Amino acid sequence: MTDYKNTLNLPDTPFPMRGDLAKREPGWIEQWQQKKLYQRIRAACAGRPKFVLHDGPPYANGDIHIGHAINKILKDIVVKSKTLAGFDAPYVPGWDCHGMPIEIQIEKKHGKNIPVEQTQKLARAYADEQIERQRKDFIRLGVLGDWDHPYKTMAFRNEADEIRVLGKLLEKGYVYRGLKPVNWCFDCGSALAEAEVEYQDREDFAIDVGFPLADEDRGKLAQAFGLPKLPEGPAYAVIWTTTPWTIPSNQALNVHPEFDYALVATERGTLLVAAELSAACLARWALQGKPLGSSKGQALERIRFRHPFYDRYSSIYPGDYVTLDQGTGIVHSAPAYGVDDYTICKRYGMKDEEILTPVQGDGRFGASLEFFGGLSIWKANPLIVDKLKEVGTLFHAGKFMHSYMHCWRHRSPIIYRATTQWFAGMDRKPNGGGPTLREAALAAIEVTQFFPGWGKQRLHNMIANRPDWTLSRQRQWGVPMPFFQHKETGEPHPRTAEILEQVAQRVEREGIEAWQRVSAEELLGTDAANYVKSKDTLDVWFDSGSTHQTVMGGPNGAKESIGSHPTQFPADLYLEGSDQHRGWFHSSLLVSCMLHGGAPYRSLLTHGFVVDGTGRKMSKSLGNTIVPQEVSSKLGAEILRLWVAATDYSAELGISDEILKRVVEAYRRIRNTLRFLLANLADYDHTQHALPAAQWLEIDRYAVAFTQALQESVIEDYRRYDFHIVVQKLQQFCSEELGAFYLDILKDRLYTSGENSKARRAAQNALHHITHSLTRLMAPIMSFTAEEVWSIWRAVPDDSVFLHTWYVLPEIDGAAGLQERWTRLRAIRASVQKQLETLRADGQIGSSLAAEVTLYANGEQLPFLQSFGDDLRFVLITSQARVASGSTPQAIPSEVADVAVQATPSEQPKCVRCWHYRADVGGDATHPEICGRCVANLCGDGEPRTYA
RNA sequence: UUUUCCAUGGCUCAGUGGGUAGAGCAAUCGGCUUAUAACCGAUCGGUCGCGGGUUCGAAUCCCGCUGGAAAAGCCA
Repeated sequence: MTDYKNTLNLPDTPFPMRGDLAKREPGWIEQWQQKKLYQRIRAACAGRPKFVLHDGPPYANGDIHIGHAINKILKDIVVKSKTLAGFDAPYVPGWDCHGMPIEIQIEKKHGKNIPVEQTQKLARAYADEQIERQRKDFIRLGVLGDWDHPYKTMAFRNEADEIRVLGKLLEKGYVYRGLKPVNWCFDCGSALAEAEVEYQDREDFAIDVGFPLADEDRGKLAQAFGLPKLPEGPAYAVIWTTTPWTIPSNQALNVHPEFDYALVATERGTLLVAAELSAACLARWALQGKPLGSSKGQALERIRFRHPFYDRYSSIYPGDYVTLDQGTGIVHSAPAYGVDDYTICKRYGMKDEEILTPVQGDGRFGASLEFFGGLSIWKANPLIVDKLKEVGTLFHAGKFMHSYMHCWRHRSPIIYRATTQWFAGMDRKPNGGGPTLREAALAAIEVTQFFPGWGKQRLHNMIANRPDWTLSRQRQWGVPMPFFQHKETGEPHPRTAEILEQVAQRVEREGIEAWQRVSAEELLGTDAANYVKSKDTLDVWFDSGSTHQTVMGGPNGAKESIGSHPTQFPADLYLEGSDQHRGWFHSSLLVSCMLHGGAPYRSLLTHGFVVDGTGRKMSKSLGNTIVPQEVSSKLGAEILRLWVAATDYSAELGISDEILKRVVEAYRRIRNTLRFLLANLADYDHTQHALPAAQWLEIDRYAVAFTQALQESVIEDYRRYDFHIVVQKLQQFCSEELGAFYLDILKDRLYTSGENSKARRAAQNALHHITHSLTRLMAPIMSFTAEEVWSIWRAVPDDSVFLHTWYVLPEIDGAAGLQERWTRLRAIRASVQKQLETLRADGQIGSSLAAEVTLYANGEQLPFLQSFGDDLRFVLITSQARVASGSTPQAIPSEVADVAVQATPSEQPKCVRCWHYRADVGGDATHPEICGRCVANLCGDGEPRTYA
């Protein structure tokens, strides 16, 4: 028996079936870096229309987690797909470097009381280390970008420009000074962040204090309770508090607008308390009471009481925060020392300058405070209780154990304290008129495009409801607000604008450390004695929120010093996790609106967070975390990329071992399809073997036509950032269109026709185009694999798929007709396969080539099927396919109207070469084992083929 | 608690202006041994989170509930 196997043109390729991704990816990355691929892409794209994705800077602390990976991979897919689509799409990664988490790291490592400049120096070095670690991991994901020239918010130039931005905003009139309650530690002499607050048990006084009703408002109170008049004698609103030291700062009383309040007659006078608590209160005060009436809290609005020992009013301001857990249902309000107190008093129109702030930064009352001046608040506590007793308004005093805020450094109790801060006003009219910041920002949202659409609503709500932006922080590792404030008035120095620029210049040379080194005398001369140098820093959100100016250069165009590439303003896209509606999307919008009156981006894309397979968020305590480094080293970054792309990022992204397993399977399917394509193109040289499409077989034209349709729709999906649809389509394309249909049918022709026959070259010609199209379509997602494919056929040594654009497939005449015609045939083919399956199940055939079919067709199906001639059997992959009119009892009606299928095992001998069962096997005496067409393909002119 | 969003077969996703659900993968069974730790075929599988309502008719519109995610920090 002659071995005909080596007369076949079997597939051959160095492209391995297994990707071995984890091991081989680092090699590709190294090549990209060595050959300066990113720079070469920039050169190749020069002059094209720009697409600028401005990178939202990750925080330079900690190794990257899966959320970082998602974000960077999505950005990479966007940038690469825009590049393939013919844009010049630079990507300059950035890092956010200032801020408390780093400050805390430094404190943990080096102790808690180091000088500011030292902290800054250490923080700077620490941030650089972190950036290095993160950069390595980001690069490992296959993300292409200018990794050698990233932007950092701690770059001197960036720090300096940020001070300049601040100066601009001040000049434009958006920035003002005002009060705000913050967590305050007397030992630190500074505000604390939530992360620096610890809770410990502490015993305090718990006192009930009566606020006497103002004589002028006796009528009003009576009226609120529907009484003609109040009983004779004093009347009190009784409050309960655990902080007697706040009593001197009391300026209001809060009740809940919805609660019922009772007026109770007792031997100590008429008392106002919450109805629900009155019994408990009377018991505590050892009083008998007679209810006089009841009223909603809202009705008590603005009724005036008097401070127990100072000569001033304290009015009732209803507020939702009041509860009935403890106390009397009436809360005393010291706006300088409580957040709720502050907001309610402000809501009732209290001005900052009216708010009493007797407690100084060191915890002592100011000297001018009557009775308690100069005392620390803790020392004053019992004296205040005594004073209340003395004036006769103390109803009860006890001790109370509760969990109280303490400083994590000093373990000492801390308080809320209203301090002077700098704000960006949402509703101020800027100098020179124009819309307020809120108006400008809301208008900017209207003209921004959101992916997905709901982001618009979300950002809108936040901007519409947010309070003024507190710009100042009492922190060390941050960009200074280099102000000098007058010792008496607190007003900034009249030459502030000029001073800011002087400081900016120094910071540009020496970094923010320069502000520590500069003295008031240097900048103010003889004025220095009257001014205090501010220790405030800018909110870190201001750092990243102004990168459109400090990095991108704003509307006046690019600067080369930080970003290494020219850019444009506004950016085409900001792409971040959904939390950034409150974060970077938000802060960038505000800064840009103040600076330029509009958003710094044309569109926003947002993605959800990672959750595990059951939809729960990842946490170390749940033990359901998956880290990108591990996926990269076990399965390959390509798998992570494919997972990101395949998942609908508009909601949460689920990941688990099973999900990754499915992704690996999908990957293998696509990879093997590519392998088959490459293997069958091994001997094809497009420059020599290409044929005009008119000379191909019909199925080849159809294949290129459906590839064209796929390509168009995928390009559109990329344009809409619907990457999971892209993956879905690519996978289905490989499985259905190619694997189960075109390639399956093509095997016979590729393997058995003459190597250089027109029939075979036509097939390869089509495959060549399909492979080009497919490789580029997958490249933004499966970058490593696409590059691997590219390396096999690239002519130029340093070529890369990323130096090209979407493939231009040849025009196929009558593509629409072909699609329609073959879709129809494929439906019939499917029903044939069902028939073959029953034969197979019956043991009558194995391979479909062991069968012959007759299709009984009526109506227009008859000429339709006949139109494929003898090639129909190749489409059906049977050894014989006849078309007949009418019907026969043996034929089974198919799912297609007017077509019945009769399938039988072939009785012909099997050709050992092509495996078809044909009557003409042995027709040539010199080749007794093979069929006629094999003889023709081997020795003659080759078989004629027209359709498939 | 408030705001925004999500919930379709084991997994990932489709489902167009409402007309009683589709695909790929997996699973099961079978075939091939010329893509071979690959490939082909067939089969199985969903009361579209739950409960109401609108409608002749709802996965699709409305309300409520449950579960989940993000935000409401001198956290990024």
